[in-house]
Amino acid sequence: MAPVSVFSASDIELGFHAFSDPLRLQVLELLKQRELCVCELCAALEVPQSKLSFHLKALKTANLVKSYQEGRWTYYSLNLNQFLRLEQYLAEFRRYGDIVPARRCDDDL
Amino acid sequence: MAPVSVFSASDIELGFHAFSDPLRLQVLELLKQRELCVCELCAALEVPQSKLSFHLKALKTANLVKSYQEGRWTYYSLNLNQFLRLEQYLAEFRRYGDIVPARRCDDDL
DNA sequence: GTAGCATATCAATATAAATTGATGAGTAAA
DNA sequence: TTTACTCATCAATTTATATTGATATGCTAC
Repeated sequence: MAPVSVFSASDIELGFHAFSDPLRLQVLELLKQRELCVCELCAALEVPQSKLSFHLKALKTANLVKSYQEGRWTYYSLNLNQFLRLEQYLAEFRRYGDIVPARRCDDDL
Repeated sequence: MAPVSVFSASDIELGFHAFSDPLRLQVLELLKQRELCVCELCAALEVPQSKLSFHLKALKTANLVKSYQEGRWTYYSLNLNQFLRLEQYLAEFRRYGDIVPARRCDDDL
């Protein structure tokens, strides 16, 4: 099996999984503009708080967002480093340049 | 809600979802090197054919791979355009540069 | 034609992820 | 020091995805 360069598979998987849900995408879009607390996100997206909390946890686990608490509020923001890592993972595929055609599958070695 | 630039949400979602599975990642890694037919992938990954077929379909639906048939064989290869699209989607987030701190959530407008 | 191979699809099941409503922990204002 | 508020977590349920084994389709060599 081909070695997977510097990326840990599960790390990448987690990251992309976090991107594969409409609500989580909306959250990320909102955080693009600026840091927001949970109650602001909740209001903007019109979803129950426990639902949002679930998805924020997914984003956090995937390292796509960071958060800190201040008084009663918890503020979330993008962790752009991780965005860059995923971007680089994708970019690696293109570095190989054009597609090498298959050897006919029944050819000898 | 913030407009989502030129990307259709479901398109992006599908693409990232396809990336969020270990077997699909392995398939992509193998196709990085060159075009392969299903039976080659099957042998390399040591998975049942119907399982592989299921995941190839997911990759195809997400536009990450293309395929063509030749005789009895079906050859798969990366669709690098779609990789680029996903990369660009991620890159957009970083274009905003540094994180704007939150307004205190209980401040007046 | 018929036999064998490559692949896709299907129905049944198993597994994983998301949703809901309720509860609990921490904070701070009254 | 009680009350209200923000948020995370939990158990129960629903929904979505993946896996399996079997079967169907289409191609080709015989």
